[in-house]
Amino acid sequence: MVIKCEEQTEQRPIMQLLDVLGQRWTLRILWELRGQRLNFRELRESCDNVSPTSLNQRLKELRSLDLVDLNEQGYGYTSWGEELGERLIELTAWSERWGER
Amino acid sequence: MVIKCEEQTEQRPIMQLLDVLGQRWTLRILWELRGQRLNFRELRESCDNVSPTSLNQRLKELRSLDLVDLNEQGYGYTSWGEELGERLIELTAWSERWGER
DNA sequence: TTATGCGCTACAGATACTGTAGCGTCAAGA
DNA sequence: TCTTGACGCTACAGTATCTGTAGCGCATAA
Repeated sequence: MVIKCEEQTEQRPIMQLLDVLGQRWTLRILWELRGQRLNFRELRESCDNVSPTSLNQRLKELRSLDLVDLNEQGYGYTSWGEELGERLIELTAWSERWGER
Repeated sequence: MVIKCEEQTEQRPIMQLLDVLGQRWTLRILWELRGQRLNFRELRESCDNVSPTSLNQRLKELRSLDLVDLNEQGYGYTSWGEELGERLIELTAWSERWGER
């Protein structure tokens, strides 16, 4: 029998974040939403026609984590999502250099 | 009718990067390797005992993309991986603020 | 010759994703 | 009052991917 005396449930935010970002399509969805709002169907098309099932599942998660929201203009970043999106833009720039390797 | 005058096969590095980072465990593996080298079994344990099949598949991809390598000290960052790892560390700091939402 | 540790593989069962069809709702037009 | 079209989203069967366990092949050391 193992006595666990660790810090509560090891639910550090970074783990929660890596979990959701590490699922298929999540990063891509966030990337496609940089600087624009898209409705469900537009977003689906821009993500290589990901299945609506998967898209909706990811959007639910992103909305529950307060990274994405939906209004009359479609899906887009919340203010938290905006901050994450900026990092994806930086990553895009970095990837261009890396792509020359 | 839309005339496409885009750059060749849309194989931008960012897409390749998002593809691999968006697979399960890839981000976590990179995160666990920040600042240390780990051998296969240690890495596996630190990633909640991910199956060796998946771990090996991801490591193959990361090695082929020149982000991770293997030497006598185990798996660790290449110099490209180091740059990506720094971004993960920044993301960790950001996530702490986000976690307070 | 055994023992230990290493990276890694095999394989069956479980889980997640895909592709297609279409539902329910609403708003505009005839 | 009926269509028509656009919207977010769901159902579901087929397929791809991941999991968990066992253990291989190799090397080094006792």
